[in-house]
Amino acid sequence: MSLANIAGSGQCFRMTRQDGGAYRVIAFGKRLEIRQTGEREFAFDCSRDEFDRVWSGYFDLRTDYSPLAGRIDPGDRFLAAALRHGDGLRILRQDPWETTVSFIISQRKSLPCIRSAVEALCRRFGDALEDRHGVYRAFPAPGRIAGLRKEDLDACSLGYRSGYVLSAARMAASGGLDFGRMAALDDGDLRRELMRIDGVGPKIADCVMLFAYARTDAFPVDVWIDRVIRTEYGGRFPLERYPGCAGILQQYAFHYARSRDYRICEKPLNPEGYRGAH
DNA sequence: TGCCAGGCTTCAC
DNA sequence: GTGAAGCATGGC
Repeated sequence: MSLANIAGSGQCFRMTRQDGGAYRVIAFGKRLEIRQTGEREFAFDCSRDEFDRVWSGYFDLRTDYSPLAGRIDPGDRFLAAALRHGDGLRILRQDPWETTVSFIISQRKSLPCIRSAVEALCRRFGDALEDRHGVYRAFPAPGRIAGLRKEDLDACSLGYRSGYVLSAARMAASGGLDFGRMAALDDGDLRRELMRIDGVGPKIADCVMLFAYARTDAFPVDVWIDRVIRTEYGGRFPLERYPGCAGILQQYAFHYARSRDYRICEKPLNPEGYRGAH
């Protein structure tokens, strides 16, 4: 597990590096400080009970990512490099409501802008909670946002997305959306249900499926992944080769594509028109 | 200062 | 069904 790769991968927006190298993450109404203490050893600053109830699931610690590398097409130099670069990157299992709102906010925003907008939303409207490090803010519940006016949200730099966030909150608060029950839906129905939300299209639905519901076949295509598919795969990614893990690979590809390591490459790692060696 | 960002909705055609 | 315009805002 690499805390740096997880925090920087753009799947979560409330995980930040502290002075000294520890990371703090706020999720499910809890704040955790986590520190790497050895090559394969981490210190979670929480009770055993909280670790079992919240963080073990959040970091998906029961899933072994080591077989992933062996599933890569040997001729796919891009994915091989992406996996090396993102070593230790894991797909989190986040709260569906928070993930939905965060990714509604994400549209046409860069990662730093998303982080600051999400933080502003929490600072203004999240419940104040306290641990031994001080006060922090929970992510605001649907009922809290549903009672706001659009102008109230404008202070969070949401731009034209504030109407979407408000609409989603009112849907969820009125029972028109049940994120708990949605976990029982198959991938197709879950995607359709998410796309009922105003402002949620295919890409955001895929992000929520992948980052909240652990649907690892969901394959979000944003501007970066679109660029990768065009430059490395001749316009079509071989999804059929990677059942059950395409979404995880997408996250490694996204993280790598945004990195300096990849951007300083002068030409694509895969030959023009690569479509998989089979 | 201008460009771009984890896109979506709306409206022509 | 497909394509293009319009959208608010902050970081770089």
